[in-house]
Amino acid sequence: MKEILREIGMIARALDSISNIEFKEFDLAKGQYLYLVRICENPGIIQEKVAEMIKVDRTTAARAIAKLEEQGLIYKEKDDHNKKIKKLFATEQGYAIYPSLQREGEHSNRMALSGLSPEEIDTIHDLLVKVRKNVEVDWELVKKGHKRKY
Amino acid sequence: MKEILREIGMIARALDSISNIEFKEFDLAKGQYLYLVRICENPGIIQEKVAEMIKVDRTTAARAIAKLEEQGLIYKEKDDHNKKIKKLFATEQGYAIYPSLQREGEHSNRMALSGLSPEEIDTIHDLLVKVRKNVEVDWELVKKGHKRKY
DNA sequence: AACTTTTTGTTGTATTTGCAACAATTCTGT
DNA sequence: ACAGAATTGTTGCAAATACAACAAAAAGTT
Repeated sequence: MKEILREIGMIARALDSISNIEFKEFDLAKGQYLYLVRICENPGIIQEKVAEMIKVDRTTAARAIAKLEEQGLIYKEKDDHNKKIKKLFATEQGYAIYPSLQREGEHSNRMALSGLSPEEIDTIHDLLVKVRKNVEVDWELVKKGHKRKY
Repeated sequence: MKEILREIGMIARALDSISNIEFKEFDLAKGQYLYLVRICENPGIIQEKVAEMIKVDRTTAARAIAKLEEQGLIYKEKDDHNKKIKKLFATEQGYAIYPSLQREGEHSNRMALSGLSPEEIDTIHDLLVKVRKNVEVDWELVKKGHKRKY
């Protein structure tokens, strides 16, 4: 059987490692760029949803976001109709570094895809979306304590 | 531009998360399964190479492997011709749980690929290998302190 | 309306992760 | 043969990560 998991794991760890090293320039700690980008792109999103998007533990997201707040890159806002949630927004400072994060991401993307034809890029993208959708079903189940059978 | 990085990141974190939860059954801590599998499959491999295969920091690999040794799942062996290196081998105990790790991996693989045709599976596999090869070049450069320009 | 379950957020604690810095070999170029 | 570079391994430290357990609000059920 074709082992695609390992390839994906290697790619993900390598890219994450590169990003973390490069973003220290902006005083972003390991992983923080992930959260900041999502909040910039989804103003008003809540913590729980950010964790789901990134596929990371809720408490990890909570702490990463708390740190972004301390650093003045995002802020939390209470909701009038729902006392439980806190909506997240990037501050001016947060938006100020966002373009740099984008640029790095695009560069990594281009680098990763070099040598692939435009058709191949479309193909891998579409297939990855399918795989991601498959995987997120199981992730949410297992995270909620369900056991997979095999 | 097609954002394949994010898809890959999501997939990788979700799968890793699932594996870590499931492998607690075997008293394997976060990430340990990665190292054990590689050592089982490559008897005599050295630490440095394991880190490169997995795309993880050398010191992280060092500690994960040290822990596997403490747990009696692998052992280190000195080399006669090279005093610097230590060759790694799985113990009987290590090999004993290897099949379970394989089974889990295969199940995750099948789950992730469900809904894809055999041709699509071949395609995504080949494309991922290309991407991984692109990425590992930059990873090794950045890890050695080189700056990427963009 | 009362009860149960789900959602959302937090904190305590243990562990992994990785950068910096070091040491000891081995390899390379002259 | 030797000096400098690269490889391999280790430890100190700071930080991210995530499981457990809790609390409070909201949504769903009878």
